[in-house]
Amino acid sequence: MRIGKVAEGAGVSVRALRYYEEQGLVVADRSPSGHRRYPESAVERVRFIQLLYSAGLSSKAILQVLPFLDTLVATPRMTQRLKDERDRIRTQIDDLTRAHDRLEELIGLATESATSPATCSTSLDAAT
Amino acid sequence: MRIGKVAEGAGVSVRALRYYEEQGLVVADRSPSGHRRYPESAVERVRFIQLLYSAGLSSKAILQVLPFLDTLVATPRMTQRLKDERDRIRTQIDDLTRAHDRLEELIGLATESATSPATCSTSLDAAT
DNA sequence: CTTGATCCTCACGTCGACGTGAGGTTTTAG
DNA sequence: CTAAAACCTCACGTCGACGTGAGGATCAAG
Repeated sequence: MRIGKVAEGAGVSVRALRYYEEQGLVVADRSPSGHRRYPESAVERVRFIQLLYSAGLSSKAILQVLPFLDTLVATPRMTQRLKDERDRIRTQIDDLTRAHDRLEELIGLATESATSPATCSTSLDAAT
Repeated sequence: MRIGKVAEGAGVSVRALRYYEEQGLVVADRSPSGHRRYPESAVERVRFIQLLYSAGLSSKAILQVLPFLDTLVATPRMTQRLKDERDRIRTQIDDLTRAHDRLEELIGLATESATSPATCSTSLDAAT
């Protein structure tokens, strides 16, 4: 598989794939002329990498958990890494949920003051 | 209130507060000598700003929803902004949840292969 | 008055995941 | 054979939320 097809299949840019290789996240062998050749499995792998990136993991963090995907053998260090990242994601979800709820609350106030304009007609009564 | 106390109270750096002011997120009047003076309410305001930052909003996005906190009057544009950000946060929570579940799955595999070492006993089991 | 803590304004440094040419080779379709 | 499309390797640019001095003024306490 050539780089363009992998990029298309995984929904990332060609540049991104080269960057991933530079970071050691994907390996590609080369054609005699120097063009990268990927196995079909690369698409799924890249999608997983994207998932982790979008979850806020850094290249280095991803690099430390990816070997597990290949070997399915986890060192204690790797397992710990997985758990750490999971916990980090958990707390981030909690943060986001709080922000979400706060925004909902504000949206409620906004639409309320929009639908019942009578209460805010005179001055600032709906304040605080 | 002086900047140091606000920083301490809100759990951010002094530099961050100056940056927020530069971005128009907080206003502070000045003492005759030029030192910033904040109202007590600044602490809560900064906490809210932090909440939005941690939810992935940019300074510009925050700047567009903050006026609502002050006036409690939402223009349609502002309300839409609030809803857009809420939706963005929702999808981000979904992404994170997917990543979280995927990691859980992997952790399951990892601890499983660790608790039943019979299958991989001979070669690399206690590695590192 | 003095000293240490706190404050001020520039203004450059950082870090990470790519974007974006520049300049050149290779592959593919006709 | 030719032209377009796809690929290659440098290597600098980006963006945002601050960190980090430099160099100096101000404040609170003794």
